[in-house]
Amino acid sequence: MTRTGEGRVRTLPRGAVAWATVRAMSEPTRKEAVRDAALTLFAERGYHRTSINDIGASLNLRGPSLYNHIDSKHQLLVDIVTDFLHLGIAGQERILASTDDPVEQLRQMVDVHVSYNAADPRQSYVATREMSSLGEPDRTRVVALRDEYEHNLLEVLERGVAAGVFDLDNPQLAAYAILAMGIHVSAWFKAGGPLSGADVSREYQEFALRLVRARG
Amino acid sequence: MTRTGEGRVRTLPRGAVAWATVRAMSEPTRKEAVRDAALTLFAERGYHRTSINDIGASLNLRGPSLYNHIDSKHQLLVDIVTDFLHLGIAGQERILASTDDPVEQLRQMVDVHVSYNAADPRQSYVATREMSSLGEPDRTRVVALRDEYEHNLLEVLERGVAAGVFDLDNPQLAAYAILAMGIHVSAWFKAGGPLSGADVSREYQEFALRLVRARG
DNA sequence: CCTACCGATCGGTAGG
DNA sequence: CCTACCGATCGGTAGG
Repeated sequence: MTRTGEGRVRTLPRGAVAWATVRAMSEPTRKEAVRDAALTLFAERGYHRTSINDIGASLNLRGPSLYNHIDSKHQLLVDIVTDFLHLGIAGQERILASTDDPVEQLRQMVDVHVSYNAADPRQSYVATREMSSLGEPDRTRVVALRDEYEHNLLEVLERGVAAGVFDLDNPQLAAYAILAMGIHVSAWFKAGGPLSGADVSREYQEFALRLVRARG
Repeated sequence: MTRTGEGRVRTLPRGAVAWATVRAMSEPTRKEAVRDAALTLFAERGYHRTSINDIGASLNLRGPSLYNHIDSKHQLLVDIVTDFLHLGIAGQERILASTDDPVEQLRQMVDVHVSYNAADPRQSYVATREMSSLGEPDRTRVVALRDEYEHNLLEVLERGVAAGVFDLDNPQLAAYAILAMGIHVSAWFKAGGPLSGADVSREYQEFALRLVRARG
């Protein structure tokens, strides 16, 4: 419980961050706390069903107070989705720089793909579901990032086919299938369940290698 | 172009059904035309960004006029999603009744799954994306239907493993992966493109058989 | 099937 | 960081 200036008493909603704690921190940290609260709500009920007042309430604040830390509700969504895609692309680039073997590249790329969809299902869920909620020009920018991410996997598959280690009639379809597998993990994965993110990743790597009929 | 009572002239939006034609038909057909217009808009911009006025405008009607044909905007979404899931389950049941061979059941189930996601990407897209937009008790009912659909595939995989024709450590994960592949088709498939729905289905059947390492 | 309108909700601003 | 409030949007109803 915290006490407001007016002397009114409010109780913190379940799972909420104590703003009194956050307030003691630097502005970037506060901004991050707001973004995290928004992400949770966007994932639970969707961007359009989440109001500024909802986000504030989950931090024990009033809605308008959030504007000390954010530019707009829309920008909150843009940042969430953009950061998520940048993270994925950075992971892919690290892999591509670390080995030339298409089999190993595929294995590690599926690992990154699944792990980062399982590590924080909220981000993955919001990024894929709320793309149509983005206004221009942000939507175009985000789609370009997603295309880049997809293209990086496709190129691995195409190089594997050219090298004779993968057997695929249509690498584009295989890329879609493998991407879909990983994205979908965010729809059911719960941390603390019977399977860890690493368990799921290992199994999905096997699925992907079978799907492309990797040699060896 | 049609002329209203006021003498105001309106032009039909691109791709819209001519309501003058629809109006000559029976009430169930009119209701179907409204549902189809709603489905197109829900798929394009999402349920919450589509207003009753938008749906009306796409049929060259005013928003309130729709209430002669529908109960509520929410019921429109419920019907779209429910019908789609019933269609899929019916397809699965036909397959399960037609053969006992798990390999053949899997092949046909993937065919139904992919074909019906490709045949009308709008339905598939809306059904998966707008589940959180459903209110209770409809949401619970729809989730139960989706679980039934998923369970039917899982059972095929489990029977195949028991019969020794599939090789899987975790059939549940394989079921998720195969379902994800098909659902995702609605995110990129366009009728009239280089690949037909049947082409995609054939390729995805192969992917699924590889993924479970089907014998034979 | 239309116009007029109600009540509710929402993002964001003013001002302290 | 808060209260008060503006302007816009929306689902749905009344009444013809």
